Amino acid sequence: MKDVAEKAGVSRSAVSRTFTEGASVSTKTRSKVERAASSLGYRPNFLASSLTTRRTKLIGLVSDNFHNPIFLEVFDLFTRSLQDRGLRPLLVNLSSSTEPEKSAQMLQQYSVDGVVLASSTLPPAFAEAFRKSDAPIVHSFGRYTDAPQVHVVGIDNRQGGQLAAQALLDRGYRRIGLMGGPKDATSTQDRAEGFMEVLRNAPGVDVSISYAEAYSFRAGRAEMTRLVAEGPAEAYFCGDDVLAIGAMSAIESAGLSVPGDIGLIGLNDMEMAGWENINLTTIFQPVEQIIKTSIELIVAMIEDPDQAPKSQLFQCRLIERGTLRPISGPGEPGSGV
Amino acid sequence: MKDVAEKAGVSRSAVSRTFTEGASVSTKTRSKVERAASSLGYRPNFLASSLTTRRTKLIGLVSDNFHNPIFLEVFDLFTRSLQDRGLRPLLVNLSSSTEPEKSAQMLQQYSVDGVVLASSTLPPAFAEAFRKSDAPIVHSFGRYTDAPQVHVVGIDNRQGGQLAAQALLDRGYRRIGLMGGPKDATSTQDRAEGFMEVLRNAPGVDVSISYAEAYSFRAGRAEMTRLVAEGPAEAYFCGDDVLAIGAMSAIESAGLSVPGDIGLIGLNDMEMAGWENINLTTIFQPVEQIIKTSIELIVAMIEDPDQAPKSQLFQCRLIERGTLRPISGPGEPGSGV
DNA sequence: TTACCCTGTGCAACCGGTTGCACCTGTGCC
DNA sequence: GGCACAGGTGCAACCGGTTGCACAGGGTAA
Repeated sequence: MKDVAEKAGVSRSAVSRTFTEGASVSTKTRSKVERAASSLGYRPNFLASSLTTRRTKLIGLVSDNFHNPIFLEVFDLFTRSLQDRGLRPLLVNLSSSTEPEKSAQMLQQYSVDGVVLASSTLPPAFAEAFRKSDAPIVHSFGRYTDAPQVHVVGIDNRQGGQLAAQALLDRGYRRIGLMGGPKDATSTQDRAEGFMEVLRNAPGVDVSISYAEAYSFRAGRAEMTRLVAEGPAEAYFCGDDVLAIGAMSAIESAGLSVPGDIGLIGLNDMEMAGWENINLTTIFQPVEQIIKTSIELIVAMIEDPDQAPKSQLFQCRLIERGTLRPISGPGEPGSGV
Repeated sequence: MKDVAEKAGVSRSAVSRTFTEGASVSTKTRSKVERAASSLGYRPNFLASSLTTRRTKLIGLVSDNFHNPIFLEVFDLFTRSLQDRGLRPLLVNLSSSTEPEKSAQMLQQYSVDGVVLASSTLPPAFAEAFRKSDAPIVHSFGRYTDAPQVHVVGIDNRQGGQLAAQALLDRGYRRIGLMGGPKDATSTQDRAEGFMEVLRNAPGVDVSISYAEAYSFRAGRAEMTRLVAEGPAEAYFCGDDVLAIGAMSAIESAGLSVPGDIGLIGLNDMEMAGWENINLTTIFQPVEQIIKTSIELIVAMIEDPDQAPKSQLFQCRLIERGTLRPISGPGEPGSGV
């Protein structure tokens, strides 16, 4: 910077101002500086400037699920949207052995402008630890609460569960199973709640419940293998697409067919669910919207940090493909909720 | 920091030294500082210290393929390994519209300690642009060259192609197709070369070649749909697992079966290839080793930046699953290369 | 002409740290 | 008792920028 200033015959302030949007510089000075800068290959250092401006344009992107293919889509969307706004994602991969405070501290030490928690399985301790670091924070795919500690952007998991239940009822299934994700994930709990809410009041319906150990293919397959051995229900709502695909694989391995012997419905509508050889009927989760909203929220909080945390929920909708039998009788699909 | 120094009754230097590994501080001072720091919740700011130390512990992780599920595994491994070494990945999502120089400059402005280019489809202009920024840079999954511009860590794509060709020969296929990835990707070219090398000299073998437009399900399916309509070969080597899965889906949609009517072999051995309802025979790519090596290389270059760039290639091996017919006659599998 | 305002510029302090150097103190040795 | 030496500490400069403030210079209104 000093070199540029000397070469252009101006002060360092002038150089700084040419590269600062909205600063007052004459066109003459500006062009002198720009010429000098480009001949010297100079670009201002973000990190140095962040010291005084208190903006690093760094956003912590925290997740704990690198095994669910949906997260590749999530990362893609997040990174692209952030980049479009001149922000940069600092990726944090949480594992069960990570200490919440440590990660939060670490992001603080990098003085990130904000943090996005992208997970529906995050133990509450994490949200808590991150909340204490004073950076703006948004919990994407998190759980709705009336009085959230941090901003939450996600789907209405209960409504998603209801939709799934109704879809199964509409198609005449009566012995129905819930194969949830990890029992302690809030998303699992809420989906289960909505699901049960509809079925509890449905006449002549028999519901069973079980949980897979993770949102992963292996967990789904393992759980469904067990269920098939025990005598399965007619159809299952799987707490997530990747679970459903695992379940599908277990069913086929047992010599049964989907939806011939057992119907399946997932949740997420990840790209793979639409692959013709999977063709999974599922509940669509508006990932794109959630991410867009999350980022807008973070950006808004960077401007004005003192917004009261609130929950923002999006509605799901049914995507009909080939893993449930078609509606036979009368009754509009999805009308019941 | 000043507050901590005052509270502990020492100079700022002393505070700095307590948090700097290897600096000389007496136990007494250290404990005074630590007490003051923890009562004030103080942690040193990485970015500020990076100004003088010239180490940000930030590593640019650059990729352009967020649609191939293998990259979720890649990101998982990269982030975990980096974190284990106290480094942080700054994620950059390249798209076709990204200007190479812009991204390189950007990473320079964040003064990253190093850059990992994780892609096998990167246009040469990118490697070039990044090379000019003086940060250590490793191209993972890149192409082998005798005189590489940057360090390359990847697989021996030619050997991978050879292995695939031999596997097909061993199983008695004679009308054989190559369905490559994007034609201009170096990985595609090298795999094709190795593949053809083996088949050119094989007696009585008929080879056809075509290319999918991207390493993606959709591209694989589209290309195979075309091939099936035109009259397909007996078996195909698909340039990548996700292509193979797309191809599989096209074949099944056409009412044909794998491996009954058409055999398929992929490359990568991504997690999904092992799913029982996919069960793809494929060429294993040692992703874990590549990533481990890449990171070790970056770390070594941070210590000593003046290492001559070299290529480091790992060998592939065949993973036999269910998408090729079994070996009928004599002849050891994989023996031919 | 004088008074006033406005734009553009440089000075110098500051952001939150690190570090070379000088200095002080205590110890061990002759 | 004198001296060399080493470990520990603080001062002050520096890393690469930003910014409040004072001020110069030119234009405009009175």
